[in-house]
Amino acid sequence: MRRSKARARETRQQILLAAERVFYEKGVANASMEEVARAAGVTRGAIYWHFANRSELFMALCNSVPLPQEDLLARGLEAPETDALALMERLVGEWIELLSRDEQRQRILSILLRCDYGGEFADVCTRQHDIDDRHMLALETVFARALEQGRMNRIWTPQSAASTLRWMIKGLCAEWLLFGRRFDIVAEGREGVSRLFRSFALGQILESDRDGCPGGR
Amino acid sequence: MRRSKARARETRQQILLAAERVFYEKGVANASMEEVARAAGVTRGAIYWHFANRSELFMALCNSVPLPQEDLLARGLEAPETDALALMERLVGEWIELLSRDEQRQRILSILLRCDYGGEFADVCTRQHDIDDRHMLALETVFARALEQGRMNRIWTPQSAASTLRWMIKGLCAEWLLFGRRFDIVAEGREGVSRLFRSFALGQILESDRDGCPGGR
DNA sequence: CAACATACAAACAGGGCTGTATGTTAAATC
DNA sequence: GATTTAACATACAGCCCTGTTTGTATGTTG
Repeated sequence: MRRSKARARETRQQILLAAERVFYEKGVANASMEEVARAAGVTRGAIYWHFANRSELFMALCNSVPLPQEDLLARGLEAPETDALALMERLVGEWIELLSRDEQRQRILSILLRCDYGGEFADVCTRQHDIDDRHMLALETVFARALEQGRMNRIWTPQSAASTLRWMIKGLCAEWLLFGRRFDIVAEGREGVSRLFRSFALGQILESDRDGCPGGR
Repeated sequence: MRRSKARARETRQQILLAAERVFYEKGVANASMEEVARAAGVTRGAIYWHFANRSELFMALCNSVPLPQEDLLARGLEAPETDALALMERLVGEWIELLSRDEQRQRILSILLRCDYGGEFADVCTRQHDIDDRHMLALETVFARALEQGRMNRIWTPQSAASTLRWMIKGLCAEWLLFGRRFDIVAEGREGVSRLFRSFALGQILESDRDGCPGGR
């Protein structure tokens, strides 16, 4: 029974939503197409009509909800005149808060974090790598600006600051998402990030260059 | 053709070694017993003789090589008189170095990091949780001692410092192990940890005059 | 040295899952 | 309004994998 074009897009969306739920619960590798189909209220035929195979379905799922890193960093880059460090901290805080409220993003990030990435999902993996690389570059750019603005301790380099921030956020998310959400990610995350950013800025005065306050010219 | 008892233990070890390699390459869920058997130079019969099923084989593999967290922290707790913070930093550095040299630990940690933990491996998962919990408690103990010793900035609590350190190490390892080992984990890890520990200690001196120049507008 | 237990190998049964091929119906198209 | 085609449902073939069972040769024990 053929449906209209609009309805087809709708079922495609339903399939993606179902895949998200099923992949989240069973893991990408261990979820069968039949389960996804049942969860979506269709048969496997519908899935194989819209997607060639599971890895392509997975890829489409990843693309369907862009992780907000890009947008946030783009916004960060758009405002070059303000305090880069404070802006960055605010953006990270907003991102964590967004994640804490958006269950869909939580599921997709969980799937990505614990996905196997071996063999069949190689293309998904490389794509994720590319995103991460761009993400890192953007982070480094912002930190470089913060250094230029004289707001960061010179013991940090753009690379080291970006790496540390990334590792911490990644660890935070992994801990929260993969290990049962046993703490308040907004509160503890904000706190941890705040401390980290304070230590980005903090040491300035301690270093050899004792030229007063970091911002007070 | 029955082998002797000693030889049986040997084949059991061979199976574990093969499982480690195969699980590392294909992921725990996607590796078949046949592949493990071939890699070990035996048939599936041997595996099913020594282990009931795959999840038990996986569990045995996890138990066969204890991750060194426990030992290191035990050593840390044994020396209460020294500078707790410096000792901790040294231990973390040693751990990273150990990991960088020991390919077996790398494989097992990789397997654990990207393992699915859903459904069939629930018991492995809870066991890992227990280990992590004990790990966290030990970390907090050491940081509490560092605070008592007056070596840490009071903006940190034992919990927050332990969480931050854990998140960072976890993120570092995940980045290195799961994403192609594209950087020198010893150098960058040591550097990052060093900076983190410096910022643990750093603010002490600043705390009194902290409100002097927060942003400098 | 006979009898039993052990440490496997080899064969077997069964199921689930994948991908494809075919059928079917309603929407597009003309 | 007939034909085509899109959007599925259903049926099918076949593989791989698991867990079990059976066979068997060799240690081990009394």
